[in-house]
Amino acid sequence: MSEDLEAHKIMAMEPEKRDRVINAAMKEFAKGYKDACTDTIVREAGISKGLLFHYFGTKDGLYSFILKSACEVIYNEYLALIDLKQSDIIEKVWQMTLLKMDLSYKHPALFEFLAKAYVDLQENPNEEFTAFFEKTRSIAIDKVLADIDTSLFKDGVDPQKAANIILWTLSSYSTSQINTSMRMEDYQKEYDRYLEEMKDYIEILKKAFYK
Amino acid sequence: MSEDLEAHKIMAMEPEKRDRVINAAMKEFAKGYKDACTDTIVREAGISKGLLFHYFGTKDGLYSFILKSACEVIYNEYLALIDLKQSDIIEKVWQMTLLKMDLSYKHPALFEFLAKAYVDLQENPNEEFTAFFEKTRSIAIDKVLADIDTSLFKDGVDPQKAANIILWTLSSYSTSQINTSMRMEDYQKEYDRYLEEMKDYIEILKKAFYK
Amino acid sequence: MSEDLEAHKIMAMEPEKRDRVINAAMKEFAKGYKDACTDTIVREAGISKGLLFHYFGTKDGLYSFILKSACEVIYNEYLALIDLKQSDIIEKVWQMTLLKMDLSYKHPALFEFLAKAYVDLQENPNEEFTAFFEKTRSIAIDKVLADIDTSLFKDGVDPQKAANIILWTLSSYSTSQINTSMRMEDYQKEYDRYLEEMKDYIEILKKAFYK
Amino acid sequence: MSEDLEAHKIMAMEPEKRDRVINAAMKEFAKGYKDACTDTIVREAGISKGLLFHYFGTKDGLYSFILKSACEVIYNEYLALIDLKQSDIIEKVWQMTLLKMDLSYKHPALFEFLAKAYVDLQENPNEEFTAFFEKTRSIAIDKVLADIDTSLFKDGVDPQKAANIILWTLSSYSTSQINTSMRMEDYQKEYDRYLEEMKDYIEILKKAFYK
DNA sequence: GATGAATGAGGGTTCATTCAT
DNA sequence: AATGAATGAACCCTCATTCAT
Repeated sequence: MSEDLEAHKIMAMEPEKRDRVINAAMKEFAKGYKDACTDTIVREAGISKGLLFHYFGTKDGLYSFILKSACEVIYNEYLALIDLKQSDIIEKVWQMTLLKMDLSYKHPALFEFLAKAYVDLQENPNEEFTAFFEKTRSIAIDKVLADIDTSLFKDGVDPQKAANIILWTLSSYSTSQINTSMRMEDYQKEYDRYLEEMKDYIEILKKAFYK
Repeated sequence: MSEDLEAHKIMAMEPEKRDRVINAAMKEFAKGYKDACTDTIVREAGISKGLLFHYFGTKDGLYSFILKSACEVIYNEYLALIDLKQSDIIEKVWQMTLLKMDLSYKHPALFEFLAKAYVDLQENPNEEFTAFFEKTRSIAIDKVLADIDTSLFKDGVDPQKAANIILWTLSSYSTSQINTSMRMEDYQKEYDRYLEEMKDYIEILKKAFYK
Repeated sequence: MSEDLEAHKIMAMEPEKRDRVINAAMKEFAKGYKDACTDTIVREAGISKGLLFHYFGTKDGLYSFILKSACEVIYNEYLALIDLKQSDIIEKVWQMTLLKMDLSYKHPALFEFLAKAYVDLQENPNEEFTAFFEKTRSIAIDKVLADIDTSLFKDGVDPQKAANIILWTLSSYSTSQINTSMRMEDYQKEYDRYLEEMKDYIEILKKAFYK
Repeated sequence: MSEDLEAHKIMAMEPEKRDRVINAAMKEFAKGYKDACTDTIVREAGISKGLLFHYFGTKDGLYSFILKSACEVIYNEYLALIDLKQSDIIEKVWQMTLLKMDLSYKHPALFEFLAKAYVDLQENPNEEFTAFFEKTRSIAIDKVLADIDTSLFKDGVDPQKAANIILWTLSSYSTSQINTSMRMEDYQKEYDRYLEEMKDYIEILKKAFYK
């Protein structure tokens, strides 16, 4: 792969500088591939245009690298932390939601970037990236549905569909809250209200689907 | 507002030509504001570049107009058709889903355009458009929640939150089905399976939240 | 062919402007494809950068067009004027040399451009252009050798090889003279000396190879 | 001259390394000055970018040096080997052709480089290089024409012009053969055919101009 | 109203050259 | 001496917008 020709260069980068580039690029690529401007990235990362291309070759090469980085972060700091022994799916999804919130605090542009990347992928199919997403998605699903205790569900409830409703509810709620003005001063207060309300939903779902 | 300077011009347009522009532009803007190319729009609409700018002033002006048109369509062909007397919220949401499917058949690019417009709005905040979206959204919510018969819900279930779960479930399911290969030959079959499965979810939700 | 998509645009150009572009581009491309700079071309042609690309699409499209134009000029203003009935090959070559000089006066960059194009072709093979060159070359050779009166040659002289020596001599002499400081003031004087000396060579060749 | 500032540095280079640079650079500059890329040169020579510029100052400085080297090679391994005592010019030119073929075998890029350098010179006149070429050329001509036995020529033949025809014929023939597919497997066969045909031309020229 | 030629700022990419180590 | 990271000017190309006809 041509990307690999650059890979060792990237790895040899001063880590602090590399992180600046990754952050700036992820934030910019969250606009979508075409709308992202390399000028903005280098300005924000505090490096010259030439250097960016020295390391990453092309805009595409940079994008690839950022996407791979994002996938790695998802894997190492999210999927790997899921408690496989938790057999109560609502509890598991709840814990995953908390992990996700932590992660989105540490990497503010991560999920937005990945969401846009997913959309870009529909429009510009790319085998390698499709594989990435598919792998990540199937790992995620496997982990979520691994060793679920279906006996917790009320009789007559399709566990698969109920699980979907649970997942959709929590992720829709999260999305609906993203646009709330998360200003720093009242972040903690907002965050607490957010958790509180999510717990309410958890309770409703439990009452609805569990024995 | 500068848009208004153009407004009467647009209204003076030959309606058939205006519709061609609206359709072409909506389809193109479904790519997102920046990725949309005015050349493609004029080519598809069969008018000259000069004329487009004669009527709409700027790309932005065209975008504004298309967004307003989309909102009007949503209002006239969706929100206005909601049966306000239906007090069973699940039934109402179900009927709304059917309306939405009809609409998305009549205006293939409409929802995609609005989804992209909503995202663009996050990135390039614009008072006027935010107001549009907010107004449309609040009207929608008002209509959905108007005269809901809360007595249908089991005791102890927050009707507002349950309504949200219902809405989120149906819209998440819809979204999850978009990428399914909707090839023309098996469209009808797919469509039937789609309705069938959605009915399953309706049943689950009813059992979960209704007495 | 994609070039043809642009072709009608180019034909619709204001002829006087098109000629300015052709001249500027031919002169610039005489440096070789890569060394030619579109900025220089547009500056010299007195048009904007955008317009150049409006008409020709890409640097490559412009190059293609210029190459085709050059081939047409060669065909119409050189090959087509060769006197096929002239059976004395030395006389024919002599007349061709005069035609070439006229042409190189009317299109100063033409031969230099074609020479560089030929070299570029070796390095970046291109089927279409190779065909062009081959066709032009074979037409030229056919015309030169058509109806040659071999009885003019001394016995024992291979007419084909002798013809080559004649062609090579005249074209080498021409090339050797190109670098002479053809300043405008003494152009006529230089030109006369040039013709005179070339006639000397003609005489030598006649004495050498003819009965 | 600024080049001289670097000259002693270059001389201080490890000879084996210098030769690697010369070979790599000559091969690369055979593409023409602008098309040559210093990155390729340092990669092929196995030295760092910094070192190249440490020794040669600028791309131009490197080019100068390579050009001088090439001229030296031409002088030492070509011009110096011409047999001055050979008074039969056709024989002398024939021997020179053989020397040239040997040299082009030992230094594959040499003549191609010099040919491109000569063309570059037309476009970017440079006193120093022009002087180089002129000096080399005049030495070559002096050597060729030194002590020519004009009594070999038929009466009435201008020996100078006849010599030119002889030179032009052999060099044009060589050039015309360059593009022939010199694949390795049939190199020897091609080479023999080449010599054979060249001898034919020699015979023709002798018959034409010699008593 | 209607056209499309014309413009130029902006974006991705290359590459000679410099400089800290 | 030796390295290669770092820079920025220059290049090709796109596209919203204007304007003469």
